[in-house]
Amino acid sequence: MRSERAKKASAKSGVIQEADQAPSSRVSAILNAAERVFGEHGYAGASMRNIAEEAGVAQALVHYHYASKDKLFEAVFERRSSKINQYRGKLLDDLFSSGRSATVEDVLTIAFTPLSKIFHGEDADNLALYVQLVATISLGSDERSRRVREKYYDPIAERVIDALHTVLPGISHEHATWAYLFSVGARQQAHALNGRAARLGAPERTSKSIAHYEQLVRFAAAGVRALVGTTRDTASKSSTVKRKERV
Amino acid sequence: MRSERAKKASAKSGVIQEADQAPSSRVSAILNAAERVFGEHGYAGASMRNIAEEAGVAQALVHYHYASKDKLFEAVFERRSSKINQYRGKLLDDLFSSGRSATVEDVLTIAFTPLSKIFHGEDADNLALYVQLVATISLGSDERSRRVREKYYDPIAERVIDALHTVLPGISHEHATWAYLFSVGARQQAHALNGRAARLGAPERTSKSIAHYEQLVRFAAAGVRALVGTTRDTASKSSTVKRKERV
DNA sequence: GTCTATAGTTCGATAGAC
DNA sequence: GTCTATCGAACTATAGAC
Repeated sequence: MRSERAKKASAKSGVIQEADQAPSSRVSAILNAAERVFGEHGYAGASMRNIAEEAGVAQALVHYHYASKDKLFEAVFERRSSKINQYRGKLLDDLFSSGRSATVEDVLTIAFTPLSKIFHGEDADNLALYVQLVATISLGSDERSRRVREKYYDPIAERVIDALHTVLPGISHEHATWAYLFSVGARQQAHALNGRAARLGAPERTSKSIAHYEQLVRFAAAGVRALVGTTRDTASKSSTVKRKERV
Repeated sequence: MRSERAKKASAKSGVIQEADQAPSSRVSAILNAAERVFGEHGYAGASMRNIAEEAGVAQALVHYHYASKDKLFEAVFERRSSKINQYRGKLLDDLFSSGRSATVEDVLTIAFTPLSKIFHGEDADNLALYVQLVATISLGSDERSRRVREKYYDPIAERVIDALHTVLPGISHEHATWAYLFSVGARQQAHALNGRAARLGAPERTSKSIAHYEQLVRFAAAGVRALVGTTRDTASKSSTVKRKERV
């Protein structure tokens, strides 16, 4: 019923996006507002009304351009993730194609490069809130979180895990996977903009800065290395790990 | 207006809880249902209707016992956190009062002891969902998340950070804080019950088990140690870290 | 493309009977 | 304590004028 306009809209905006780089001010204002509101309050906590208000447009216009709340939500990830993953992918390619001796730090530095190195100008406005949104999605167990995760972030995750396996041939695929996920978790806490670090005794940085990128890489790299040759990574069958692994 | 019944209710249930251990079946059914629904969908995504349904009671009864959605939300943390923090606090006391040489692993093992070691029987039913709820709260930047975090989890966080400082005298307070937060992040990914680890190549455990508790401790301990004597921990003023720390 | 107006639903909370 | 019934507000989405 409404698919007529919805389809036309998405087709049209697609053309606009790839033909010229005109931000089509209203459309990008809506997407930016969505990123902010979703980032602050999550999917359920955000409302199309809030987003329209924040964008300074009528609520109906949001539906006209993005058809539904769910589609708008995905559009937020669509815009960011392709560029992010392309950036990290290329750096990983370069790392392994040229010089030989790549380290764990190299891989993690690429995997965790701050988004402000990837986006510039007005595209870099809501990065912190987008990062918070991704963190929420990465933990969620609902269907929507799973969908977004698998579509936009699992591919690059697999690439990084493979890269870890390359720089640390002694690590099992299982341990490399956990090492990556642990590191992602550490990174999420590093990026949390909830003021907790400052409250607990770690001085905060300016609004756009990420806290301690180097410390994060150092922490994660040491953690990853600590999982090499551990327990059943080196032929020693599953012995210790089986017990006492409860919530 | 409704404060009359609300106050009476909380006073009454308080008496019940400390006098005898009768779960007052309906009341605890509501709290358990709230824990599940909040855990799965977050605060905004949960509804009093869902919770009442899940508990098998009328919606008005939820309001009668807990007065508001917000109060019910806090009640979920109230029940769990006191016992959790008391448990970890005592173990930290024991660790430092008796034998001398405590290690980073000792501290992290205590800080991350699976909840299933603390709760038993029917009290251990929704632990995984509660853990997921805490993870969400730990990242949230909204006022409610901040309130819950500061009230229920910052005290034990400070204790653990102090403990890290004790077992690693060379570490600065700032680095100990980040080390703790990074570790918490790693733990959250370890506990995530969204099936991502399995999807990415790390075999899953049975429903109630936490993935790789020992690997988590090993990872985090190595990470924490890697932050000792780093950059400006050892008198070398803020030099390297200042630049390039952006989102 | 953009708006106003509104349909249709779901929400938190309360009133009041038992 | 527990229920049914309902109010008023907020929500997603659509219709239709411009």
